[in-house]
Amino acid sequence: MGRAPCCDKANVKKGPWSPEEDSKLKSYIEQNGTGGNWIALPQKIGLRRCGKSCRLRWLNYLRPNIKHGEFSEEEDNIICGLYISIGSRWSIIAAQLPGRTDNDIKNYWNTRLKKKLLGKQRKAHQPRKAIGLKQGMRKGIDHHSPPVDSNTNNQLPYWPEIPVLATPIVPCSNQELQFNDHTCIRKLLTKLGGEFSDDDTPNLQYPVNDISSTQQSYVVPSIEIVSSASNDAYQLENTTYNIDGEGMAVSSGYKPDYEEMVYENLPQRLDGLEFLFGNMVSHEAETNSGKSFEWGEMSTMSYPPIISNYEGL
DNA sequence: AAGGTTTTCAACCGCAAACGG
DNA sequence: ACCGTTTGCGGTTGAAAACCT
Repeated sequence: MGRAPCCDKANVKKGPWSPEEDSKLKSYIEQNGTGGNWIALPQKIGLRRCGKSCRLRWLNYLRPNIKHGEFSEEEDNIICGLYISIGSRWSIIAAQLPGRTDNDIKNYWNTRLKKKLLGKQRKAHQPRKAIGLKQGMRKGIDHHSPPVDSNTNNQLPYWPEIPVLATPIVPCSNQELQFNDHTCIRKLLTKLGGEFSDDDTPNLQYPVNDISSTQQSYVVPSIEIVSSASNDAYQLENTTYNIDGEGMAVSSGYKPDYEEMVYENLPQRLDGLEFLFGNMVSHEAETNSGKSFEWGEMSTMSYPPIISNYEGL
């Protein structure tokens, strides 16, 4: 016995949305809201679409203040930092980037940011054309562009339900560690899709004990991420991220006591990036004393400095 | 210019969590 | 507590655009 389908597959339209469908959905929701039932919504407004499809279309494109187009360096840094800490939990990452959707961020990570970190993206490392413009032309999305602040040309904020970082990520000076263990770096880059032979180590493109003056670093002193949907709360303790076009580095000064809590309660997906954090834990003494930690032995597997706070629920 | 390849991203799929009776 | 329904999420797919040869 399979699960009942969410809609009559034979009677729903699939594929790209037409401008007519978009305007129907948009005007209805703007006037009446979703009615608390996406499944019933398409029937109400005479759309031959699955409720899930309507929801996705609204959330990703029709909703006000969706930001399309190029990601800024700061956004890159936030995405990378959070990915390192919590893995591919795109909805949580998206919550830190007003105007960006989880789908957008996921696509951006998979197609571009990952490659950027690997340092093997197209030479130009630029979109072939302005992405937003291109997509707008292709799909007619620009008709639904969010309101724009006429002074700044920026979109107006509209994320009332989205949780925000308790502590913003702030730039800081950095004299801390890098990924200075080749094995670890290899694993990361392999995970990200790189291929290596035993001989190619010298060609790897990542910073090793060398931070260029142009590199920016960010420290997350104590971030609390609260997912409104699940009431999950995560805390990232004093984690510093250094990310530029060629690679990234992480340092962490979390407290040893958290390890047990993390082990017991951590629900998030790490997507195979656990290895990144094993040494953070095993070398906690160094990190707590403010020294760079070594990425030597990988004997202790643990989890990143994130706290899942279920106790208060 | 044409054809092939790569890249991008909107949309779909299926699973798990949340919700409500 | 149970069960059916709905929602939310992340992975994957495929069409179209961009790029390469």
